Amino acid sequence: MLKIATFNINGVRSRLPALLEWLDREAPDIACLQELKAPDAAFPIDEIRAAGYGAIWHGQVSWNGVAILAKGMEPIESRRGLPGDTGDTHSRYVEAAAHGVLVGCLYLPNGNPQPGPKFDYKLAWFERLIDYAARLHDSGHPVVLAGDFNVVPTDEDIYNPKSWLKDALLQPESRECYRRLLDQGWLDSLRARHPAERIYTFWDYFRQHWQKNSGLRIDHLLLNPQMAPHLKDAGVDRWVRDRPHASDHAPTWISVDLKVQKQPATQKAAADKPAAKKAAAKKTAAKTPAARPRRAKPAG
DNA sequence: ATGCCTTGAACATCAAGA
Repeated sequence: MLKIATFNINGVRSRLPALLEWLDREAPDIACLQELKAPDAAFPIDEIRAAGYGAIWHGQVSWNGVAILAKGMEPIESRRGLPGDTGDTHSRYVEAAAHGVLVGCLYLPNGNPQPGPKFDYKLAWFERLIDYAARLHDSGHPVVLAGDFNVVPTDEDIYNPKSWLKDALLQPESRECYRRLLDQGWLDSLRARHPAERIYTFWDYFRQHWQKNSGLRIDHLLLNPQMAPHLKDAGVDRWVRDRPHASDHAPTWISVDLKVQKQPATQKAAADKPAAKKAAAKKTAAKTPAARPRRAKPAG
């Protein structure tokens, strides 16, 4: 079983004790981090290695910054930065292979205030993500696209949409982009695993929102068709948010079982005969869970 | 409409987060 997590850490240096405590206690095999808020040279690689993790990171002074950690191995970097705009200097995307999975770690722009140039940047970045994600989706590898998407997908993903109506995270344009991304065939794993539950991954620092559980679901792990059938469980490590000086996000995770189920030799031999092959294919199709995400209901 | 709270930059107050 493989545990894959995403965690907007909101400052990797100021939150290093929290990160190490979480890694020690939850031991994710792969951890995507966002909002490092540190330049490359200040990334605490020594402490992370001492905790048993290899890492790649794409830092930036003061803001943004993303990293991928892998337990007991060095992630093999396959990309840093989204294609489509060479003038974009924000560190918001990094990608690596680890433990047999291709992992895209992203920090989508917040987009506030909207309307305005920051919202335009958010939507433009989203379009680049949608374009690139299509390639990932069709890569043939098991892929997870994980991170802080800065989108509340539906009104079921926030404590009270009325308070946030003007916020960039709830705008129809933001939600439309997210839906278009899912419609490529990605599975929203948290929602798939818990179809009818309130799940939050972020609680802002204002108005005692954590204490009141006034949260938003904005950290997502999307799975392509090579990955989705292996999903076993998903959740949020809420205890991390309850610690003193916590990030405003909590780590969000899935577990997947990628082990190939070996067929008994006799069954395998039988499967080579055309008639049996056809029956086996039919059986497989019937057993495969719906990989397509359900369409979000129109808001309102 | 704005602040609330928190970080990182630089050292009093910003910019930015969501």
